[in-house]
Amino acid sequence: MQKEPEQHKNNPADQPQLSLNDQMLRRLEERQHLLDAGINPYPSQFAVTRFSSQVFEAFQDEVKEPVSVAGRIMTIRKMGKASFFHIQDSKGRIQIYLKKDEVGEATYNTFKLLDIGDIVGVKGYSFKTKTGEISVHAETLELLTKSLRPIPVAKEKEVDGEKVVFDAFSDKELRYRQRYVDLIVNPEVKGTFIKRSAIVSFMRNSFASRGWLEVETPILQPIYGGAAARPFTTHHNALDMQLYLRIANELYLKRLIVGGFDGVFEFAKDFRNEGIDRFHNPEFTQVELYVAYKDYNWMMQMVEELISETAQKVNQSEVTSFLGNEISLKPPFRRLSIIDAIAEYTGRDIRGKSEDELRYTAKDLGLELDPKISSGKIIDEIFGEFVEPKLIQPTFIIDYPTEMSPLAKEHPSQPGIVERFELIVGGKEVCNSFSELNDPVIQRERLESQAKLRQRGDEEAMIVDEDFLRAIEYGMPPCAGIGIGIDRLVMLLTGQDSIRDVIFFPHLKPE
RNA sequence: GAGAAUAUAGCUCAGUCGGUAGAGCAUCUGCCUUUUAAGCAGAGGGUCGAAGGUUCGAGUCCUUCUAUUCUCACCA
Repeated sequence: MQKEPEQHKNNPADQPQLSLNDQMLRRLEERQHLLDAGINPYPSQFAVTRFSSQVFEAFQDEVKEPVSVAGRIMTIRKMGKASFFHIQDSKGRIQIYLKKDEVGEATYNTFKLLDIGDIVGVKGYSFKTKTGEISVHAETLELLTKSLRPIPVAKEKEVDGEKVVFDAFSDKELRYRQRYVDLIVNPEVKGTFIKRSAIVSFMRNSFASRGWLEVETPILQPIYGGAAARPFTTHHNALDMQLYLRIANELYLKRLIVGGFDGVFEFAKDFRNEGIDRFHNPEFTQVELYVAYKDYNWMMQMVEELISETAQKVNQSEVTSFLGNEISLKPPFRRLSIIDAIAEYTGRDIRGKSEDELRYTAKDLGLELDPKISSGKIIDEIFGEFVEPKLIQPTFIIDYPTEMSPLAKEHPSQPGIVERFELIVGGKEVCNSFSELNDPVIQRERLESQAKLRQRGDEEAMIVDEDFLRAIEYGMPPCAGIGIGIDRLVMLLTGQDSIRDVIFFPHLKPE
């Protein structure tokens, strides 16, 4: 028997219909005219010899360098029997000069049918116009792709050396929904994503060059773990079983450390079924790294150097602007225990305090707490409310309560405290790291107490993963692990204030 | 989850006290062979986010809904 498909909000049959406006109808007609005239509006290839930027770089006065360029028409200025237009390729824009006398009547007439948004190939030679703009004098012009939808036209003008954009394509919803248009029309958007790619490449190369292995671990997991978050669930039909999209890959990477690798890392898409705002997207990227025989102190030094080097590499500077603050990424970053941080920013010494005393302190500070939460969470609440937002310059907050960190190793000299740090920049967490707990007996106790929290209704508490426990029962060497939020790191290094501006296709509700 | 704001032409935006829908750019027609927010003359283009309601009459007032943005809450 066929099951009736469940009706969801995003039933694909409910997609908006193609609606034709006058401009689209006209472009469709032009496409047909071109076909009727024997001109293929979608040829297969074009021999490009130069990017726009290369034409500028190679330009010499009095030298007519032959070039072949291609790109999307962004502006057109027709002046009867001669025309100027700009095309945009992956490197920028270049002006083309087209003269009827030289390209012939047929080509010039074809040109007159072209629209802003069409993609063309031009062969010709470089020259400089009367007004001094390096341009391409066209000898041939070929339509490479007919565009059927009008792109938003933003006009630019230079005023006192500064570029002023008129009527910019600025509707955020449209920009996110139609990122392809955003990328065409707002060139700085491309810059952010090029930088994102450079950041990831640099980090990947940096890890690989130290001999660590880039690996891939399951996204579909029968038991999720490694973080405290609610998961997305899905279903495998053939196995008829529930699966979860990973919230972290920590437990799998540690299995690989058990297996004998000294260092493993994965740039991982993780999925958390939680709220969406400018710091949270339901799917986000995190690089997790585990290195055997190291501890969290080593990791702190590694990551501050890494972030500083990455900044130098992509920005040529250790200073960046983030959420309205100028931030220096010059190491070493300040190190402050969570207890000391709370003392510094609230004036309360919570060292060695009982749960009731902590609850009193929190209440005294004006915090309203869920009566179910215990010491570790209370400390976390106080920290999150009164300290974290004030940590603008990079700060390692270290030595967290054990209760908040079920996968971290206990501090040898401080009971109730684990060897853990978070890196806070601009008031936001960028990294989370600890010396990994490798005593299988204690790890089991910790996970079982998580399971109890879960039974009490904490949906984010972890699940006992027997296979993970089995793995570390074979023996996992001492090990330091870290998760670095790539989206937030990119925000930090590109000065973007919203995660949506560093993710090509941020999650939006269906149109 | 709560609050606020926004939604009008392809894009960016006006639209007053409720009285027949406006501009710039884009598009179309004509002129223009070094322009660059090209220019000049003319034209077309709208289910005013959706559904109800009030009214002789609603882009405008009311209700509900939808989406987005911002703030707050949540987010190891």
